[in-house]
Amino acid sequence: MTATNSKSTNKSVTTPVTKRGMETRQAIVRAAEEVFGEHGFDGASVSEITRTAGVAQGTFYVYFPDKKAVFTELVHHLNGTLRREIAASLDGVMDRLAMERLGLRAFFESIRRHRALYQIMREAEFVDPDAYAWHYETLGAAYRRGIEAAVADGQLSADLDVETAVDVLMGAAEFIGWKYSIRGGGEPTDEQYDHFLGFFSRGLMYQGDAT
Amino acid sequence: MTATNSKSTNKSVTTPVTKRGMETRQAIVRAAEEVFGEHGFDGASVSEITRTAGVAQGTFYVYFPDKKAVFTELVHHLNGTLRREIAASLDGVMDRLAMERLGLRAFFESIRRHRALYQIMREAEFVDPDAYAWHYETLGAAYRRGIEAAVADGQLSADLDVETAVDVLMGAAEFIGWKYSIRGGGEPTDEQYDHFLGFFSRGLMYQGDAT
DNA sequence: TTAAAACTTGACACCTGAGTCAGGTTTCAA
DNA sequence: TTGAAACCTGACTCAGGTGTCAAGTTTTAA
Repeated sequence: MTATNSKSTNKSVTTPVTKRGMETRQAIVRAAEEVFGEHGFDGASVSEITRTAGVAQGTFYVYFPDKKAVFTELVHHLNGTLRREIAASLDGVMDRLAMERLGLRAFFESIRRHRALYQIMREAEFVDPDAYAWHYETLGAAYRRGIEAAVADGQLSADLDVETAVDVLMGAAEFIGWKYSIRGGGEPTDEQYDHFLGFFSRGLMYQGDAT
Repeated sequence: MTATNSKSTNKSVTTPVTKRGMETRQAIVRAAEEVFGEHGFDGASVSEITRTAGVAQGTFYVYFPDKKAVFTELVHHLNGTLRREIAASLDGVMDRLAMERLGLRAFFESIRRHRALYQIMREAEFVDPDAYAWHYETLGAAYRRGIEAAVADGQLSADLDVETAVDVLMGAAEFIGWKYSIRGGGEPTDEQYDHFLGFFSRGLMYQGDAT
């Protein structure tokens, strides 16, 4: 008998133990990313996923209880990838404003590079709302730690409401990311980064120097 | 013969000309709002929509070429409702910060009151991406006019990049709206409005008075 | 009053896709 | 070498959904 996971229902799903099995499972996950990214959750059929992966229909159900399960796994996958890539871009930088700029840039690049995965995560709002919420909760928690550290060493005002700051920053990044990286297909110019950062740092009511 | 719309394909779809026909069409639209809101686009069946509306299956196809068409109509419907309700809340107010507060509040109330419609518009990202983009473009354009007016009469800095401001404000509002009104089911407290507005007006780098 | 226009019906033809299962193949340890 | 564990197969079942259509009912207007 192979290892068996029972996840609430007792559908018999196995975890691969050999290299061969692991590769097959991987192939299915990768194919699912591609097919979901192309057709969306309902537009994608398990048969197209397995055809793309080069395995038979039934093999899918050896490793996953149903179509939704791979989908959810891909949401978790994106979450890890995104956090890893953003964290890497911030490595060794201490200035908070510089970190915002680098993080924003890494975020945009990441969702462009993993466009299919990012779309899957967005669609999770309707396919698996808990996974969707979890994504923003974990991402927000990481962001919050960064902001809190900056408050702690005096770079940001102690008056700042950290939760609100995170919500605004994350919400704005998502919207701008959708607009430029997903809808537009390009990336913001350096000038636009200046505008974003300017807004984040000074806000709306700033009375600047008239030139 | 009744009036016939041909929309790219020449599927014969009619526009009601009598009061009776208009009421039937309305009943279908309202039922669609309810059923889509409950089950999402793919989870909703035309037969459940017509059952809810109290008409026969075939009647649906008298007024709409397919399931997607009602869905798109509902996105347009939300757009109008949202803009109307936000605009109404701003009537006669001239102070920009006050307008932001009132607009934000009207927005949150609106998506809570029309929750199903709002969810439909969000799902349009995957069902009808053009309708989704159109929604944010028109909403953004209206927002932009408000910001520009405030810049014009000196309430906001001439240095402000208006497009960025709109993107940030709208993105943040969407995220916060999702978090509180949709996910959380409640509404932000007065204190939270203060935090939001504080962030919008002063930004991240404000060095406030330590108390 | 009456016939044409407008509207409505619901059974049904047709299709698609998720998930199953009994049986086959490959791998590996002893 | 061999048999048991792991892995893989793909035809098939079954539920359900879309869009159609020929025939009925109601309304309108002359």
